[in-house]
Amino acid sequence: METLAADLPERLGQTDTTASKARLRLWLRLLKAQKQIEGQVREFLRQNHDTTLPRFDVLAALYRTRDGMMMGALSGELKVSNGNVTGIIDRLVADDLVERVPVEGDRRAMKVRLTPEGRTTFETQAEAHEALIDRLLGGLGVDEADALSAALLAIAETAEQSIETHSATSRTQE
Amino acid sequence: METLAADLPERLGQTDTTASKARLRLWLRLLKAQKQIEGQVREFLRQNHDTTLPRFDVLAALYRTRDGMMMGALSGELKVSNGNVTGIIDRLVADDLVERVPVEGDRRAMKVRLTPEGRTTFETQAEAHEALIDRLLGGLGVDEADALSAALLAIAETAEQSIETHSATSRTQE
DNA sequence: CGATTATATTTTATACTTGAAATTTTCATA
DNA sequence: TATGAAAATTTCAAGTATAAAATATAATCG
Repeated sequence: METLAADLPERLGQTDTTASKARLRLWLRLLKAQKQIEGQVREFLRQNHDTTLPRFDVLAALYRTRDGMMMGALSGELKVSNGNVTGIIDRLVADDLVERVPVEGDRRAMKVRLTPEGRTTFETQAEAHEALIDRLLGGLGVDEADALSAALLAIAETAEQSIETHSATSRTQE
Repeated sequence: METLAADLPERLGQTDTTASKARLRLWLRLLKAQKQIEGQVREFLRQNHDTTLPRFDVLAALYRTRDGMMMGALSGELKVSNGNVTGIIDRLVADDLVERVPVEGDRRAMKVRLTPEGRTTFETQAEAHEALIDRLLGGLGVDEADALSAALLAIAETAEQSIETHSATSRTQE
């Protein structure tokens, strides 16, 4: 898993410098660590709280607002597609954890917010979730965790910006 | 997304120390960076190569073997469920990129391996993929990338080991 | 040998995910 | 005030993902 495309024959590796390999390795390690942790969080939520990660993520986002969020804002916050959020909300509504409320002044829009039951349910789950993460990352001190957080934030921002950069250069050479 | 459970009311935060918050923040940043990069890889594969990330991952794993892998090994390598791999392989076989071959001496088992077309297809994709990652992580030098890689490897290993640790202690809880 | 257990894979049911199309409503503006 | 563009959401088709059940074969052991 560590190597992936890194061990392609030389003739193919036109971008294949030491730096390129180091970056590819970093991406694969990032992916591996994320999958490892996410898998355990998923299993924990399923076995101990009879729920799923996407559901938990939605509850977490709604918990941070007092009077609900519009569907579009929720979709943007979680970085998932509109239709995806619709389906998850449908199921949370069926379980009485979330309710849809019309937005006055815009009949296209819908706000969603936690029910009281949804609030208490999430609070229980969130406490257990934080303890789990604390255990999974237990070996890290505050300074180390903060340093890594900063580095990952920079990576995310670089990757995000490289969208426009690339679509700009592919359209017109500036 | 940065805060999630970190801003729960104090009364709920029994594990809520500075370290716990730092670790939770690290996890959320890790997730964000991963999603950011993965989203771009996915879009790139779809638009430029008419394929998907799971398909690419399977081809990558098979490319590293000469005479194919058994389904179970593939599933283990990619850390996805058996049934999931079955479905992806079905589609790759339909596209003539992969072929199933019986395993002599064990009629339960099936090996899968790249067809010649699968090999060349993957080589093209892999070269472009490496260049994309290089661009997405472009801001990083070799030393920085290597340092982060090492830290992420340690995190993945810690999280992996904490499975057994917990099942031992969970007896005393509750 | 025959019964049980273990292994390898597929099938099934359900949920998640995306991109694109469809629907409904709002907004700009001519 | 028409009307066409834009926006918010849902619907849709296809693919991805899981856990659990089913199937088929192999291995073990009495």
